[in-house]
Amino acid sequence: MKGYDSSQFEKMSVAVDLLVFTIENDRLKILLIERSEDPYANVSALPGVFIGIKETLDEAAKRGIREETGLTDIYFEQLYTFGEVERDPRMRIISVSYMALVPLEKLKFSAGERTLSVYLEDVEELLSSDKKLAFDHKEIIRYARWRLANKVEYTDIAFHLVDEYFTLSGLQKVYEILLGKKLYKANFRKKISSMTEETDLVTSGDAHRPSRLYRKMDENGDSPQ
Amino acid sequence: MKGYDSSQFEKMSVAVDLLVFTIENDRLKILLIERSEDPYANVSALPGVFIGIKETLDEAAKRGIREETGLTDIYFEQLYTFGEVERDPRMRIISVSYMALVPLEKLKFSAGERTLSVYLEDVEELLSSDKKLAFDHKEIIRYARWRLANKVEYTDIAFHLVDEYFTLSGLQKVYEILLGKKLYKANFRKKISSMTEETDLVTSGDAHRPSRLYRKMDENGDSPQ
DNA sequence: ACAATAGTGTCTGTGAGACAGTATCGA
DNA sequence: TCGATACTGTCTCACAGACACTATTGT
Repeated sequence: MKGYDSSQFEKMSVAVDLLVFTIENDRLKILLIERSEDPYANVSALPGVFIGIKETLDEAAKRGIREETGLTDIYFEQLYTFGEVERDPRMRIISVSYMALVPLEKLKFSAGERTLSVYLEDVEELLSSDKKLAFDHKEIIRYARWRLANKVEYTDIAFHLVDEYFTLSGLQKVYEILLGKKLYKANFRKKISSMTEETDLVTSGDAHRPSRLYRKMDENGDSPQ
Repeated sequence: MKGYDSSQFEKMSVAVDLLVFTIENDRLKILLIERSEDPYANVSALPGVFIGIKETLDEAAKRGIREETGLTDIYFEQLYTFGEVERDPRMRIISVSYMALVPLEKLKFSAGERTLSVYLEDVEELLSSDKKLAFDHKEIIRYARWRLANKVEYTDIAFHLVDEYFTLSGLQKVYEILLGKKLYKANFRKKISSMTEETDLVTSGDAHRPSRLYRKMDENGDSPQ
């Protein structure tokens, strides 16, 4: 191999872009910011941070999430690394994207320093509209949306979008939103029964029969070892 | 968000590490090089290249594959991006790993400039031994091995490890190697019948009944859109 | 009583798993 | 004929899909 003598290759900036998903009003939402500075001033974008020279990728992602939402313990995973040459008009920037999932109840956020506002955007609306986002961020979101729909079928990521205690109907709704189709109640319950644990709590106050609350049970194998 | 003002962050090198898998003698093999220079002189490592400032990640991967194997049209996909701070003793290097699959018949390789030798290593032996590889390359291989076993179950990647014309027994063997277990012939054939197309070619010369040759049929949806 | 949602029973079809059988080559 | 591998038929069982039914709350 010819590599590893880096002197002949210029260095470049590496950033982490964050895709923070949540569910609000039975819709999949993503956390976006409105940029206050050029390039793309006043345009919506994914939140992101540059990677510190003494910082791992995961640490940078964690820092970005904390800066944007104040949260330190939410689920996130690396999504994909984007490296088109012209994706940033200023300079060459490699973007390592991370996807985070958080139930709305935990999600708080506030505008950062170089940001006009932070808000939740409806993902399906965004992707089907012709609204422009900064950089290649719309394509990144499209990829994440696709991966989310995929992973919900063979992992337990959907649980990260509901609270610790949840109703089966609520969990089913999350699956339906991510999959983009209705599911049969009885079948869904059979399918996820091995991953859930009944508690002795129930909802109350609604004008109908109360729901039993469940919690997640064992872990699912979605990573090596 | 606080990012995107890169002046306060140092730049770093970004490399592509290549995991070229093939099957030889009914075993999963990976292409390794023996390094001729420090760090890790005389130690085995994954082939890799630094990313040129005017080069996308996919282009860099393609270039690396061509430099190492001479091949230009083999299947590859981005695997994961590794960014531990101390993974390279010299400097901060972010590694974007790419996984390539190629049938042995197509695979030719020759030692590059800063390389002592290029060879195929048995993956299972490597991972279960205490043999040391350069940098974090052994962990990268372990991750790729896990992903390969996963993806073979819900994608058609296994087809990239056989020639254009293949026998169903040969394809089944590839599945068995990737999955690490024996499969039932009849069941396997039912499962992949929708992805394969019968040809009117057969093997000959073996001391047993000839096999019909098949080819891959339609495409499987493993990417967005 | 009624509206509304929670929750269950069960039939059907599909597909994986398991195994036994038949087919066709070279030697 | 025999060894070896190719290839097929079919039983069983688990599970997804589909639908109908019962249960329990607030108003």
